[in-house]
Amino acid sequence: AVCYNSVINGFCEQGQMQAAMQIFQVMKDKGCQPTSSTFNTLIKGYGLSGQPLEAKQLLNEMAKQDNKKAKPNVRTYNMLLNALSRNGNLDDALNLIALMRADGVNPNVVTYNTMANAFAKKGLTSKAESVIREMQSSKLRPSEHTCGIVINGLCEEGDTERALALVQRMNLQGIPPNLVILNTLLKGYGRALQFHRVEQVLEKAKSVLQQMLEAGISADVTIYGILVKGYVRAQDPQKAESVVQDMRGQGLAPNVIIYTTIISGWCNAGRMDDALRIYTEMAEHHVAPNSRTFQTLIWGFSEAKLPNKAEEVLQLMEVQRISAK
RNA sequence: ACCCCAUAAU
Repeated sequence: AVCYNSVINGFCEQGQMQAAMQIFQVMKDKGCQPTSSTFNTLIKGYGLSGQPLEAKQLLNEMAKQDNKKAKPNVRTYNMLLNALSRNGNLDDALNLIALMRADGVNPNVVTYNTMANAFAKKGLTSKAESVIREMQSSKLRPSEHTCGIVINGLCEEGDTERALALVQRMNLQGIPPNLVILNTLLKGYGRALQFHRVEQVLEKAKSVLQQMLEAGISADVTIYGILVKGYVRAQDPQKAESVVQDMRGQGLAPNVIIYTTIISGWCNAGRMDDALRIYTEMAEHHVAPNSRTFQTLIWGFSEAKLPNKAEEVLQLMEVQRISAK
């Protein structure tokens, strides 16, 4: 079952729900009982591909059958909550809380975080805050994720002052900001055009990464992507490239997103020769560009008043059979 | 480490 679950999960993350459901069928045909994780993964998949109704349907299916290993658990509800609120149905999402309680499943920190995030993303800050208060009154302690959600909400509103204040408060309570939180701040300052602060926060982010590595916690590609983006935001593509060197030193290979981020950095600087240099570098490392990579290049060339070059890229896309949307 | 929440590319 574990093997089937990972295969299913793979398809779900690619948005290939029909394939995922096929495997699900095969596993049942072969007499292999699905577990809660199987259903959970599928629910997540439907959420990601914008099919909340199918996700709900799966919960019903779980409730109907009486395999003890495939009962809905907290994660099931959390994922469904996420799927529903992501796809616009907040009311359904809220009803789910009552449903889960009736089913004898208690909301946990993730449940509240998911709800608070749903509200915050809709700009309903006060609702998000009341969710957090509710969480505290159920004797659950807000986690780093909770803080991240609130900080993100504040930054989106342009209130970088309160966001920073919250980070400092966490610090006083012995919770130093992690890279995600620092990047959230970076983003906030970037959009508020406070570049002097961007620099400061970047320095901090680098030292956090350093500490992580020293503590034997390995960084992943995403973490480096965050740093790369930080430098691009600080209009320093040179430094962004040096981050790539660092990650190679850790035995990690940059992905499309990272290359595209750096390309966008050079495009912003009007340095199209450097943008192209990165483009060829990624080919040398066998990382395939995607439509966003090309969009970035095209944007860069038009911005640099080189429309004929932009058109060349467009043709290149056709050769590579990437649809130009 | 089979599955859940904040932050990465136009």
